[in-house]
Amino acid sequence: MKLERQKLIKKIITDDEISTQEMLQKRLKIHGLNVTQATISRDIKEMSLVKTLGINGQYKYGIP
Amino acid sequence: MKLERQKLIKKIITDDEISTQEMLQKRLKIHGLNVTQATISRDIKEMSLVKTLGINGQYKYGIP
DNA sequence: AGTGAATATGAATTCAAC
DNA sequence: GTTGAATTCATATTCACT
Repeated sequence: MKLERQKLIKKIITDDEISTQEMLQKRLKIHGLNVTQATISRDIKEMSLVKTLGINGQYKYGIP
Repeated sequence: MKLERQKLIKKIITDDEISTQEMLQKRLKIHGLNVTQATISRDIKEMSLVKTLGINGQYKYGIP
Protein backbone atom coordinates (compact mmCIF):
# COMPACT_ATOMS: atom_id res chain seq x y z
CA MET A 1 0.00 0.00 0.00
CA LYS A 2 1.32 3.36 -1.00
CA LEU A 3 0.58 5.25 2.15
CA GLU A 4 2.38 2.72 4.31
CA ARG A 5 5.39 2.79 2.05
CA GLN A 6 5.57 6.55 2.08
CA LYS A 7 5.35 6.60 5.85
CA LEU A 8 8.21 4.16 6.01
CA ILE A 9 10.22 6.22 3.55
CA LYS A 10 9.76 9.26 5.74
CA LYS A 11 10.97 7.34 8.75
CA ILE A 12 13.94 5.86 6.96
CA ILE A 13 15.24 9.15 5.62
CA THR A 14 14.71 10.73 9.01
CA ASP A 15 16.65 8.06 10.87
CA ASP A 16 19.47 7.57 8.40
CA GLU A 17 21.44 9.36 5.73
CA ILE A 18 19.96 8.11 2.49
CA SER A 19 21.74 9.52 -0.50
CA THR A 20 20.21 7.62 -3.38
CA GLN A 21 16.91 6.09 -4.36
CA GLU A 22 18.70 2.80 -4.76
CA MET A 23 19.72 2.89 -1.10
CA LEU A 24 16.15 3.65 -0.18
CA GLN A 25 15.02 0.74 -2.29
CA LYS A 26 17.28 -1.64 -0.37
CA ARG A 27 16.03 -0.36 2.93
CA LEU A 28 12.45 -0.86 1.90
CA LYS A 29 13.28 -4.36 0.80
CA ILE A 30 14.56 -5.19 4.27
CA HIS A 31 11.17 -4.18 5.55
CA GLY A 32 9.56 -6.49 3.03
CA LEU A 33 8.58 -3.82 0.57
CA ASN A 34 9.73 -4.68 -2.93
CA VAL A 35 9.40 -1.70 -5.23
CA THR A 36 11.40 -0.34 -8.11
CA GLN A 37 13.31 2.89 -8.41
CA ALA A 38 10.53 4.30 -10.56
CA THR A 39 8.07 3.97 -7.74
CA ILE A 40 10.43 5.56 -5.27
CA SER A 41 10.99 8.45 -7.63
CA ARG A 42 7.24 8.96 -7.79
CA ASP A 43 6.92 8.75 -4.03
CA ILE A 44 9.65 11.32 -3.56
CA LYS A 45 7.93 13.68 -5.93
CA GLU A 46 4.55 13.13 -4.33
CA MET A 47 5.95 13.65 -0.85
CA SER A 48 7.95 16.67 -1.98
CA LEU A 49 11.14 15.31 -0.54
CA VAL A 50 14.36 17.03 -1.43
CA LYS A 51 17.97 16.12 -1.90
CA THR A 52 19.84 18.31 0.52
CA LEU A 53 23.29 18.42 2.05
CA GLY A 54 24.04 16.54 5.22
CA ILE A 55 26.43 17.75 7.88
CA ASN A 56 29.22 15.80 6.27
CA GLY A 57 28.72 17.62 2.99
CA GLN A 58 27.19 14.60 1.34
CA TYR A 59 23.87 14.62 -0.41
CA LYS A 60 20.95 13.06 1.41
CA TYR A 61 17.20 12.96 1.02
CA GLY A 62 15.25 15.01 3.48
CA ILE A 63 11.97 16.63 4.34
CA PRO A 64 11.81 20.31 3.42
CA MET B 1 34.04 35.04 -10.66
CA LYS B 2 32.30 32.42 -8.65
CA LEU B 3 30.56 34.65 -6.16
CA GLU B 4 29.01 36.77 -8.88
CA ARG B 5 27.78 33.70 -10.70
CA GLN B 6 26.24 32.25 -7.60
CA LYS B 7 24.49 35.48 -6.82
CA LEU B 8 23.07 35.51 -10.31
CA ILE B 9 21.99 31.90 -9.99
CA LYS B 10 20.12 32.74 -6.83
CA LYS B 11 18.38 35.59 -8.58
CA ILE B 12 17.49 33.55 -11.62
CA ILE B 13 15.95 30.68 -9.71
CA THR B 14 14.07 33.14 -7.55
CA ASP B 15 12.61 35.01 -10.47
CA ASP B 16 11.83 32.08 -12.72
CA GLU B 17 10.97 28.41 -12.64
CA ILE B 18 14.21 26.69 -13.50
CA SER B 19 13.83 22.96 -13.69
CA THR B 20 17.19 21.82 -14.98
CA GLN B 21 20.81 22.84 -14.76
CA GLU B 22 20.83 23.06 -18.52
CA MET B 23 18.15 25.75 -18.38
CA LEU B 24 20.19 27.56 -15.80
CA GLN B 25 23.22 27.31 -18.01
CA LYS B 26 21.38 28.99 -20.88
CA ARG B 27 20.21 31.78 -18.62
CA LEU B 28 23.71 32.40 -17.39
CA LYS B 29 24.93 32.50 -20.94
CA ILE B 30 22.49 35.27 -21.74
CA HIS B 31 24.11 37.24 -18.96
CA GLY B 32 27.50 36.58 -20.51
CA LEU B 33 28.52 33.84 -18.12
CA ASN B 34 29.70 30.78 -20.00
CA VAL B 35 30.05 27.81 -17.69
CA THR B 36 29.42 24.12 -18.03
CA GLN B 37 26.86 21.95 -16.33
CA ALA B 38 29.57 20.56 -14.08
CA THR B 39 30.23 23.98 -12.64
CA ILE B 40 26.56 24.61 -12.09
CA SER B 41 26.22 21.30 -10.32
CA ARG B 42 29.05 22.33 -8.01
CA ASP B 43 27.48 25.71 -7.40
CA ILE B 44 24.17 24.14 -6.54
CA LYS B 45 25.83 21.84 -4.07
CA GLU B 46 27.86 24.64 -2.56
CA MET B 47 24.80 26.86 -2.27
CA SER B 48 22.72 24.01 -0.92
CA LEU B 49 20.00 24.60 -3.44
CA VAL B 50 17.29 21.99 -3.76
CA LYS B 51 15.05 20.64 -6.45
CA THR B 52 11.56 21.12 -5.13
CA LEU B 53 8.05 21.11 -6.50
CA GLY B 54 6.57 24.26 -7.96
CA ILE B 55 2.91 25.17 -7.70
CA ASN B 56 2.26 23.52 -11.03
CA GLY B 57 3.63 20.24 -9.78
CA GLN B 58 6.78 20.57 -11.84
CA TYR B 59 10.26 20.32 -10.44
CA LYS B 60 12.17 23.54 -9.97
CA TYR B 61 15.31 24.62 -8.22
CA GLY B 62 14.85 26.61 -5.08
CA ILE B 63 16.41 27.94 -1.91
CA PRO B 64 15.69 25.80 1.14
C1' DA C 1 41.38 27.22 -5.48
C1' DG C 2 38.28 26.72 -9.95
C1' DT C 3 36.86 24.85 -14.27
C1' DG C 4 35.68 21.90 -18.66
C1' DA C 5 35.22 17.56 -21.03
C1' DA C 6 33.93 13.31 -20.56
C1' DT C 7 31.95 9.70 -17.99
C1' DA C 8 29.39 7.28 -14.52
C1' DT C 9 25.75 7.47 -11.78
C1' DG C 10 21.26 8.73 -10.35
C1' DA C 11 16.67 9.98 -11.25
C1' DA C 12 12.32 11.16 -14.02
C1' DT C 13 9.41 9.67 -17.48
C1' DT C 14 7.25 6.62 -20.95
C1' DC C 15 4.76 2.87 -22.08
C1' DA C 16 2.42 -1.04 -21.09
C1' DA C 17 0.08 -3.83 -17.91
C1' DC C 18 -2.67 -4.77 -13.95
C1' DG D 1 -5.07 4.86 -9.66
C1' DT D 2 -0.59 2.13 -9.11
C1' DT D 3 3.42 -0.17 -10.57
C1' DG D 4 7.68 -2.35 -13.20
C1' DA D 5 10.77 -2.54 -17.09
C1' DA D 6 13.05 -0.04 -20.01
C1' DT D 7 14.50 4.23 -21.65
C1' DT D 8 15.65 8.93 -21.64
C1' DC D 9 17.26 12.53 -19.30
C1' DA D 10 19.68 15.05 -15.61
C1' DT D 11 23.22 15.43 -12.49
C1' DA D 12 27.41 14.26 -9.68
C1' DT D 13 31.94 13.03 -10.07
C1' DT D 14 36.48 12.00 -12.12
C1' DC D 15 40.43 13.37 -14.30
C1' DA D 16 43.23 16.66 -16.35
C1' DC D 17 44.54 21.19 -16.64
C1' DT D 18 45.21 25.80 -15.10
